[in-house]
Amino acid sequence: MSAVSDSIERFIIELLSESNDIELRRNQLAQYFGCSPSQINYVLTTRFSPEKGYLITSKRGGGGHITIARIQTDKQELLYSLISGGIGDSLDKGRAKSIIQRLYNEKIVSLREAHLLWAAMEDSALLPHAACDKQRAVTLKRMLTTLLKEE
Amino acid sequence: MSAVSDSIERFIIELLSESNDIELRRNQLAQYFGCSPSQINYVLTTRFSPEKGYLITSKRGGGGHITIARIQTDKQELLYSLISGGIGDSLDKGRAKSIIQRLYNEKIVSLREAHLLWAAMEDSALLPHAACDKQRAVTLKRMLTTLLKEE
DNA sequence: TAAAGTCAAAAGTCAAGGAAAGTCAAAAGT
DNA sequence: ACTTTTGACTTTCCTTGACTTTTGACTTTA
Repeated sequence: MSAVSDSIERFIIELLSESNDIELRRNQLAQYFGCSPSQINYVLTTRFSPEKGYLITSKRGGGGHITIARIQTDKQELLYSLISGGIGDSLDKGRAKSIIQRLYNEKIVSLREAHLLWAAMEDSALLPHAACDKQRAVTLKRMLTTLLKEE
Repeated sequence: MSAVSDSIERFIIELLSESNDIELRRNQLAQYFGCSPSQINYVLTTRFSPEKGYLITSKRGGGGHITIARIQTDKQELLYSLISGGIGDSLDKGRAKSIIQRLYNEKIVSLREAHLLWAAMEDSALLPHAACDKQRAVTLKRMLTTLLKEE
């Protein structure tokens, strides 16, 4: 069924719903889920990236730990920073998804709107061309700009 | 002799009569029907296309799966007719605008959503002008299709 | 006793391998 | 002729393990 990584992700999100930042031991968590410790890193980098609105800090050695914090952002500020620099000139599907996910998490767009944004990011919605990623970047920025203007 | 594809189709339709939205593993299903996995794709593309009123999403890799969702066609006939025929293969800016205007008038999309749709319809410097209208048609259809998915 | 050295216990990195779905064209039915 | 079916190949995502780096606690030494 659903992969172990998904369970770990849900677990962490659950913890984060209690408080804004959490601290955990990598090995302990790995043992709890019966997986290798480095899989924790995999989950963190793929699902809790800065792009998705999370900040990871950690400490090695004795008494080491990992801290995961949700980034607090002003909505306008986030939109603006995405448009002017955050997105850049080229945007692959993975990053597009992360960004849209975050806009939804931060309640900047509704679920419906997120789906609209995502639909415009699909390869099948773009030209079959090498410049696909560039196209994506331009389109997303254009769409976000309209959101910015409205409020 | 009724083809295996027909059985698979009936099977899926049966599942969809229970819930509006099902998730299945491709390999498992293929094994169940004693056919090759890629035949599942064949069935999905020939019998469960958006034009026929279905939406397919999937994930690869470990824990991967395919989800099939039935589209609500009764309540949203306008969307449906636009997607399957109304928009066609090519769409200039004027037609795009009037379609979006109509969607808003009919209260199928909010003002914000209309703006998002419109933003994705703008000409982009990156696109070769000749292909522009085709691009627009594909993108708009893609976006409307996702709206159908939600109830 | 304070600086330096040692060690084990963390976490990090990365590449290889595995698991699942996607694609496409050729073969096989009808 | 047209639809089905298959299999080889591709792409995407997940999992692991071997190796590295960092740290705090403990030990040694002047």
